Amino acid sequence: DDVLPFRYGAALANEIERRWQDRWAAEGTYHAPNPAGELSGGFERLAGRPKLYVLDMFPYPSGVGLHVGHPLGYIGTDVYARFKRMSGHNVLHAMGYDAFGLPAEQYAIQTGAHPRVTTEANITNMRRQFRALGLGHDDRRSVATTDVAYYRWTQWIFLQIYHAWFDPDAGRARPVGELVAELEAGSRLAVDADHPDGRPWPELSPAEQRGYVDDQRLVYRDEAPVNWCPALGTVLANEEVTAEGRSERGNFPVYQRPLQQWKMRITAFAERLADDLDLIDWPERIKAMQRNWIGRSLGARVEFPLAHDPSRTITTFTTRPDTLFGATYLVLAPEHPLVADIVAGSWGEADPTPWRGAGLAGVIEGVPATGWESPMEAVAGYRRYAAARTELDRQRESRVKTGVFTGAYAVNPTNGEHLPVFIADYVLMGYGTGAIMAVPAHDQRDLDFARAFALPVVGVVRPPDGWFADRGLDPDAPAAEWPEAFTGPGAAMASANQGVNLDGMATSEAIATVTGWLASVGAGEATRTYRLRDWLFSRQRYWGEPFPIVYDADGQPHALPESMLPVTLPEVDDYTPAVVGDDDESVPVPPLGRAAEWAEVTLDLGEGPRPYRRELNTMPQWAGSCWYYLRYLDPGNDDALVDPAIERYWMQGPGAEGAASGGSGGVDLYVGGVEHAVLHLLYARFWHKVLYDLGHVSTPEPFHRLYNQGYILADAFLDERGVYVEASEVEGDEESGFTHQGRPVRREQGKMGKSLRNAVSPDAIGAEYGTDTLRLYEMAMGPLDADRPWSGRDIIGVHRFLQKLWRNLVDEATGASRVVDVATGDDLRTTLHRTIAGVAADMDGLRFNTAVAKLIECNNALTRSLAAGDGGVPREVAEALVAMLAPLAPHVAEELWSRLGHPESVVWAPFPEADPALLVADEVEMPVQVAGKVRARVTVPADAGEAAVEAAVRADPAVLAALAGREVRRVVVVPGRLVNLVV
RNA sequence: GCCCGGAUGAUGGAAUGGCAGACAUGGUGGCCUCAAAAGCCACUGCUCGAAAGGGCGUGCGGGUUCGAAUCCCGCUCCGGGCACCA
Repeated sequence: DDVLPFRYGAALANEIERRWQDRWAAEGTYHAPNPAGELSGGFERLAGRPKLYVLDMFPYPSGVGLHVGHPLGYIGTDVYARFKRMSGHNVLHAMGYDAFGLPAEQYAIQTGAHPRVTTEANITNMRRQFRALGLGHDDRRSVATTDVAYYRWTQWIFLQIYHAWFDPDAGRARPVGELVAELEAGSRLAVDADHPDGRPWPELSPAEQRGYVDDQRLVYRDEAPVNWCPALGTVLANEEVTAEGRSERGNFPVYQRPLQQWKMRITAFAERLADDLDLIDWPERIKAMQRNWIGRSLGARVEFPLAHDPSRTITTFTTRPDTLFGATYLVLAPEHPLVADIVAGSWGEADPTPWRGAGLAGVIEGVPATGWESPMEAVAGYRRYAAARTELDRQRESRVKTGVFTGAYAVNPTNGEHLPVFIADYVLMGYGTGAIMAVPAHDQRDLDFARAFALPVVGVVRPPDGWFADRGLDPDAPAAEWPEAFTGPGAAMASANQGVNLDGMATSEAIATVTGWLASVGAGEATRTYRLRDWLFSRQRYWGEPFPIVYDADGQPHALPESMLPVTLPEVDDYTPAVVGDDDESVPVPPLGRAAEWAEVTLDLGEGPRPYRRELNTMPQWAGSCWYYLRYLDPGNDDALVDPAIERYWMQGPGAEGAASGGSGGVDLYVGGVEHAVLHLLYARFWHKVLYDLGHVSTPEPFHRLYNQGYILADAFLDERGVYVEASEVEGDEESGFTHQGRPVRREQGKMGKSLRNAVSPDAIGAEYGTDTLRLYEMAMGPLDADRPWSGRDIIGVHRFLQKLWRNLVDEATGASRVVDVATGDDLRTTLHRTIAGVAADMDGLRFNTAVAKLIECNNALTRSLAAGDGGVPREVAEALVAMLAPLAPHVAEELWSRLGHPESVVWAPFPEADPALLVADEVEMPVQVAGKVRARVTVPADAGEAAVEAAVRADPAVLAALAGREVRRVVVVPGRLVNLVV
């Protein structure tokens, strides 16, 4: 480099990069103006442009900093944002920090350092790394969820949700004040008038009125079994617990414990959260995951009167009401509230011993070989057994069916048959009604249970003949002999009574018919149910948003008025969460309980100064990430979470991507990892819908288009013990074998990160090649949505490209420009304009890898043209190449742009436009296939008709040779592409 | 078990009904150099052949089509999601 002072190497690249980063910061190059308010400076200049909101899933500011896998999506959105800005959009692109959460708190527990101190240090470091990557964020809009000025509005939104209820008639959230007004006016009754306990509003006591309203709120307190994670010292939402019953973060065991916790009524929005997926442009797999998680299923509620007390019924949910005539028993979830009421005093003489729990003698301690002595004991014993089992136990023993008989019978409403009522843990309290009608002939789980408990199997849907044949059965074999349940659709049979006859009907028709009959006799109705549960919203941790809630002397919660926001997080001397043993039934006290002076306050909430105790739980980390995309729009607003005019401008229109293509509005492009499919992305949609219903935002969905970037993978190495060793210290190669400190290690590939000890720092790559090379490499290595392995070997390729392009434009010895003001040669000009068209289309479609390839090809064409002695580099080619490079490698592009004589930044330069006349050639070379194989090429005028092409082909000597005298049976001419002669 | 992806040279990948392997890495040879690095040039799917040229080739087996990596049917393997959800 000392011989060639202007060669584009690491030293020069780093100097250029630092210089331009300083200038961008000084000039506010990436500031996107708002239509109003304090950030509106410069808006008039851009007022005619369409808006574009490009968003990244913001990071948690981790202490170890970024590795090269982290910024893949950030670079992708940056390239896209820059391209769209050059293509005439007003582009909003900002970055914030999701800074509440466990790691800073764990670090604080270990070291005593305040989480705020470490968090701010980490944010500073991350900002430095983002700046060093050349990401063009509007840094005036950067927010951290831990900023008091930010979480004040998180608390404000909480209050909005708290003060709202879901009106099922309107299908939307409304202010609780409107509910109270309707109740007081008498236009709405406190409870269903048909209900035996139904009473009009004025007859309720103040406490009852309050209790009723609290039960309607979208935020409510619930005493129910929750996911308690002792290792984390907190409860967790269902979305944060894995299928194995462990915490999503840290993989610690999770136990079910009844605790009183705050919840959000996300289930009220299940229907809209599922339906509105059709409005948005998201990857099908993410939509599928959300649909699956919401778990809508259509069916019917069916009421079974108790045999000994027909005035009371067991309510079941089924998706197959057409099989009702085949129900032979009922099952309640063990914790179903009705169980205690219906359990019989003693066994019936004929009750088989398995019904009494004999089969559990070896499984549960203290069960006699002939089962429990009475239904009471059986139910109590089985409930204890079921409650003690973890998710993991259930998985391990999976399909083995257990349960006991309650001694009670219910009546099948179709035929009056008395059906024994069991409790069994294969029925879950949290789904449907927590009770099922069992139809063993047509449900495999019910059949397994029926076989274990000697219950009858009655077929009421006739399988097709092939079903019998496949199983070697006689087509007349009764259901009791079937080896498995028939769960498919078929013709109903043995399903008639005096009121309804399903026999012969197809399943769908039978479902509709029997559901109508059930409704007509008051024994049921069509309904739908969801797998989704309400969102458990409180955490027993320190580093989160405090609730704007206090409790009075009676323990009643009160929401604080807006004027008392923010409720700031107090100082504590110990951040350790409550340590409670796995079997300890005591209620854990969160760390905020140690801030006694903060917790005990005297406030005037309208009834004069009184003592209150603050809520000691904090909000989950998802709270702050539910709405940050709104705060970017208007980050300094102290009067509202976002100014409505600014919100409409960025979220609604006149952007091309949002409003035009589906009607959902929202962020035009949201890029992030797939791991938030049912966490952040579901919670944020829920909050957004509440805010929409209450009139605080103007679009029904927050994110119009979602895109999942892939992960960067890297080689990881394990020693003999199976422990990961530092990948950067491993020596050797595939053939000679890999070693670490002299000992052999084994290679595997995994997601780059701290845990696999295979992280590669962007700082190191930047120092070795420059940031532009790193950016370009990450974009060139494959499609943005694909996982791809990091290769230290391949990165040199894009570095060479930048070097070659630089060398074509700048004399490496003198620094003089090699650009001349001459007309571009025809061939080069055609190549250039095809490149422009291709690169623009690729960037628009986020296909940055092929865009880079096209730029390399174009530069190679320029190199060849120079080698052929074409004088200097025509200005047209140089300017277009630099402008096209600018979104990908902005620093070197700025430097070259400036050396081309432009005092203004290339960031705001228009993207080159292709001359359409140059995209169509005068002549085309068409391959000629004979019998499907390419045998010749003919060159014809581009506008030649089929007949002219055919004539040229038939006259071509190579074609004649390939035909070897064979007769041409058919000629296929694809104009401009290819000719196929069929022989 | 159900649902969703994926499989192309030594490697990352390109081509989404029309010339398979763009572009890049790696490799081989050459130029330059005292030498090395860098750079430049050429070649680089497999195979038969001295060459000209031929044959084969996009996980496997079928099909549709003048024509299939691409569409359809049936498999195999890999990855992801869900899973006693009535």
